[in-house]
Amino acid sequence: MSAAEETPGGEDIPWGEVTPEAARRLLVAAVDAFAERGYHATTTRDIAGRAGMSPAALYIHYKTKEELLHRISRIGHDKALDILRAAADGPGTAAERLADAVRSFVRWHAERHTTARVVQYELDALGPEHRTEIVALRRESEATVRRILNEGVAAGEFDVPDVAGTTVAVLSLCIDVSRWFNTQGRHTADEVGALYADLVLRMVGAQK
Amino acid sequence: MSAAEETPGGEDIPWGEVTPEAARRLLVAAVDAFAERGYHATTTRDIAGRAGMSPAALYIHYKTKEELLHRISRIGHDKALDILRAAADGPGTAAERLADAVRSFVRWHAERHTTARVVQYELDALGPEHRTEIVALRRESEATVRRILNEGVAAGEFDVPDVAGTTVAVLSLCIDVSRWFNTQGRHTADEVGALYADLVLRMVGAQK
DNA sequence: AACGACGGTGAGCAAGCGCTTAGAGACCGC
DNA sequence: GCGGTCTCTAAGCGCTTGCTCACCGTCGTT
Repeated sequence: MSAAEETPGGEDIPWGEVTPEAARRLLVAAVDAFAERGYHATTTRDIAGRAGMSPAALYIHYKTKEELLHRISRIGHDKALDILRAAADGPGTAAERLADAVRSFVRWHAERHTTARVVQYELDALGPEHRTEIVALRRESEATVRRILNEGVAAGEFDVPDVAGTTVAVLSLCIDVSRWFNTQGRHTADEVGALYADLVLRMVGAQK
Repeated sequence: MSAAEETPGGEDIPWGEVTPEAARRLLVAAVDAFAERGYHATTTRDIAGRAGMSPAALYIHYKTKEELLHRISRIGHDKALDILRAAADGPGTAAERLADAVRSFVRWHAERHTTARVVQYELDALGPEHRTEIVALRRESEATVRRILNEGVAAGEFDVPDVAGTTVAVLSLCIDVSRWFNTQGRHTADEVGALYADLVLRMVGAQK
């Protein structure tokens, strides 16, 4: 799926799959700018400036400003979906897998909240065909969470009157972390992940 | 506080407090446009056009485009805070008041999701001093919800290890309804309100 | 040494932006 | 009937936007 570059040690480097280096620098600059001011309020001059380049340099590596957003959005959604699937397909009871999914998904939205903010909240700035492509990935994420809930209900682990509605609520809760999370805030990313995993288990009525 | 116009029957008219009528038409047009494309992607020509007026007409009633956003944001936040306070100060146990708060707060975010989307997600587009004013109102909302949680814990109704964190989660969950809710969707605003009230009661460990 | 390929720049174009200004028409008290 | 006020428009100003183009330095290859 998404082939993020990894060091021999296994530690993964964000945006490692974007080459050459100048293209990556531009993309990282764009993520920062989009997260800070939003796609439409960000100028191509701002992006190029943050990357230490002239405005024209952007167009050597990307056809349009929208293509930059699409690349960010695509890679981010792939990563998010990987995280959910890894947890869903992992070992353990439905409750354990749900807690794992929420914990890692939330941790990603907190640690990488700059990226996540762009990925989750700038969807409408994409062009129509790129938008449909990304919406399809989001439906996959939703299906993955719903699958865990259904399995938990079937196994008698969960008490969930409305699986579809609860799926939306769980994902919404996790995604919105990227909006309010602040590195200087009260909680660390790990703490929020643990708190949210607990809250979600309560939402589905999993006895602990 | 916020003095929304009401008919003799008591039914409240959205934006009834905005006069004259041309100013209200412009404001409603702005809400629609901001919700659809975002503040920065919306042009003053678009707003005026939707209101059936020339671009210049906007500046008779509002000094700048940002002032329009501020008026929308201010009125919306006042309304949201009213809703939370009405529930928090109402009769009943902490659990009943929390369920009431979530139900009505969510219903507002679903029914008026166009308005709510602008109010909740275009905060960063405000100028610095308007932003601080609005942030203060949001802190009030947070304090109101936290108060209910604290009272529930004190009364032994709730089991909440992390009141501050759970407060953020509850508000985040409710607010994000305005992002995904769709009038053509699976659920009505009432249904989402009821579902979310139930989910939140589970989150705080209220025995039913 | 000469070469093309590649990645970069400085200058600038056409279009669209927020906002202003001069003036037109409708309505008011007198 | 007339001046004053209020609401609105047509035109357009100054500036910024996304993006292009002619050109240039630095390579590895011959």
